[in-house]
Amino acid sequence: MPARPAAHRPTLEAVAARAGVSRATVSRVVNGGAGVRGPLAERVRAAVDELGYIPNQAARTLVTRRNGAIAVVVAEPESRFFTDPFFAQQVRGISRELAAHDNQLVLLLTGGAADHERVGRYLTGGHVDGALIFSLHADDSLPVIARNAGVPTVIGGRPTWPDPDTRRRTLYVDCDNRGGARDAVRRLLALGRRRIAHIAGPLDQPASIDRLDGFRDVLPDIAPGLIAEGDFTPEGGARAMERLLERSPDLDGVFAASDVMASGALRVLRARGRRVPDDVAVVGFDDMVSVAEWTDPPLTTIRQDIEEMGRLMAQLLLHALEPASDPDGVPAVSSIITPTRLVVRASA
Amino acid sequence: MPARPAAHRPTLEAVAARAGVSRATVSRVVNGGAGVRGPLAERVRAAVDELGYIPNQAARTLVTRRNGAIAVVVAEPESRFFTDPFFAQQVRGISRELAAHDNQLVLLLTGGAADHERVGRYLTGGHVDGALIFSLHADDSLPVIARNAGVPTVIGGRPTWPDPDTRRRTLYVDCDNRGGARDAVRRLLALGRRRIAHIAGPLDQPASIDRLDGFRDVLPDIAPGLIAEGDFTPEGGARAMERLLERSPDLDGVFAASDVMASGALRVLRARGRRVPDDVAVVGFDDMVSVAEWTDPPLTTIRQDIEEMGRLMAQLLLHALEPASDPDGVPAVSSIITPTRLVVRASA
DNA sequence: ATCCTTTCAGAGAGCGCTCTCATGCTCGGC
DNA sequence: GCCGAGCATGAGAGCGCTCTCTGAAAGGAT
Repeated sequence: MPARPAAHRPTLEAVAARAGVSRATVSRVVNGGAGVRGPLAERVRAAVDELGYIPNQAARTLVTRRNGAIAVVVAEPESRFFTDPFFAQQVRGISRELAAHDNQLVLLLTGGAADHERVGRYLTGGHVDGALIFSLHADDSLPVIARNAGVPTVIGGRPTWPDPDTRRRTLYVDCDNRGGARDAVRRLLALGRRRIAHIAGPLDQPASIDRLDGFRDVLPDIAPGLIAEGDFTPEGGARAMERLLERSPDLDGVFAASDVMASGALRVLRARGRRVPDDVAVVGFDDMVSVAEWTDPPLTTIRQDIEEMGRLMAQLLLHALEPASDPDGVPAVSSIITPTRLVVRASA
Repeated sequence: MPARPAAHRPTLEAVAARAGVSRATVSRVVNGGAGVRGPLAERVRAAVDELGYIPNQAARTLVTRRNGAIAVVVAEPESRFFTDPFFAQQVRGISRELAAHDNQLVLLLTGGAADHERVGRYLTGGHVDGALIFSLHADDSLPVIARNAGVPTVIGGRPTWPDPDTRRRTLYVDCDNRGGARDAVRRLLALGRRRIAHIAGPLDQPASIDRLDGFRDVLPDIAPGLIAEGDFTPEGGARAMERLLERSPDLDGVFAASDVMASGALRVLRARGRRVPDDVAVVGFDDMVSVAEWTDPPLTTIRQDIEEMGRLMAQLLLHALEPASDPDGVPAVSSIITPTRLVVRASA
């Protein structure tokens, strides 16, 4: 890999020569100018402008051990990532927060085990200062890889590792899935529904489990026939709805673990001639604006502020990265659980 | 910005000491091992494994001036980027190709002028070896920024600069928008349609212009009332369709410049009681699987292989980056125009 | 005036790696 | 058996930057 022809960019040295000062002084000015007297700093700044000087990141990183880049690792194939508005919103929140602190976002999608290896190499390679990991399934090795690579990490969603100590030391941001699910079911009960079914997400993901647990908190004696597992896609939601109708034709309420699945369920209910909410009331989860507001009828759902969660993840990570501004030497950051809220529209 | 506590990773030096060779030899082995005798190389490899040595990217970049990362710059706000499946497919193609060559993808979204500045800084900062730029609107400054930053660039879609010399030296990948549009209109003509309207994309984008030009190639005397400008969103397509129906209630064919807009148009046609394709035949553009196959009725459209175009963009850029394997000193790469194809489904 | 403190600027040592160049070795040909 | 060709290895000079350490100058107190 031969070096490319030098782009011939001016270096610190050149600026220093031009301004008639030392490299150190230029460096100070470029990095905020603390401790450099006004006029001198001015002269340096002029030289920087004249030469069009731009710091070389690699050189900087080499000594500071900071990249100014954060990896966003999504454990889903591209197809899901780009299809599901959930990711879009979360990435938007992250991207905002990172940009505000002049950090770059490096997107890593890892669909299968082969990709995991590549992602692991990348994290280990020290290209990024930290990682935000998403959409973990059970036993996912990514966080462990990140930990071994010494890359500070914040996880989106509650992690599931059995070891309580590991768990305690892992930063994550999640919403109150269980509480939200309880609210959803209570809404259906309040509407007088008595045969309430649940379309769960993939049960290897903590969010799905927590929502199912919330459902069971309110309806502990639910028949297993009233629970069907989906996969967070509209088609999965539709299939689950079909199974439920087959097994329990008399159901009068459905709590779907995501708006996207609820949209599929609505389609099936309509096709089967059930009126929503008259015959069957439906509550979703997420309050994904692009979905919940546009279904027919508009979806009653549990709102979680996904974009905000993304922002919080980024914020948490950036805090954790800060060289302990705390006197104790340990920055005071901890995992965050965000609240949920029932949003009533037409479907329940 | 004080240095973080040294992660204490083993360095080349350490490996060299362990294997009892020089740094240079270890470097050679790590980078492919050319010119190192078998047994020695083996010893080095063993030392690497024992110490868990991983090369420091920053140090490498500092000397090679290569960082193994490519920026994908999308001149659209996040909302559009994550909503429009077009980008998803293109990014997928790019991501595949880059991953295959061990290059990282750095995603840069730039919604407004303020972001442009940040992106410019990033490109100029030398974080990436090259850039793929997308979704350019007229007079967009991004390619100029990239050029000034000395960052090799490939553009998605035909660029529009007036200066022919600049244009000639710019690499891009585009599909045969004009030819595809002609095919679309000819299909409608072949079905016996005589009042054919066009829903154009935003006319500050070359793709929209080319498709409109193709439309006019076949129907040079089209009334201006039969052309409405959309914005590549379903809502935009719907609004354009409404305008068209108002102005020309007797239209019997529509060529929409994208499937996404066509889906909006179909909704409006249905709402207005027009049967598709009986009363009004509709042809889209893109053959976006997730859209065209799921509309009601499924959409007849012009297929362009978006993912492949993404792949080609990445390939072109990687070639351009290669240190002139050509004897002439200039790698033989040039812009690419991919073909389009009519895909007949039910809507026309 | 003297001394001490404080502030500002420069010198210089790396950060970890690659790559050129010099060196020493092996080996084939005469 | 000698010489030069050819190849494997080592030595060392940077790449461009940050940061500590030191020295000089400036200010205040005595």
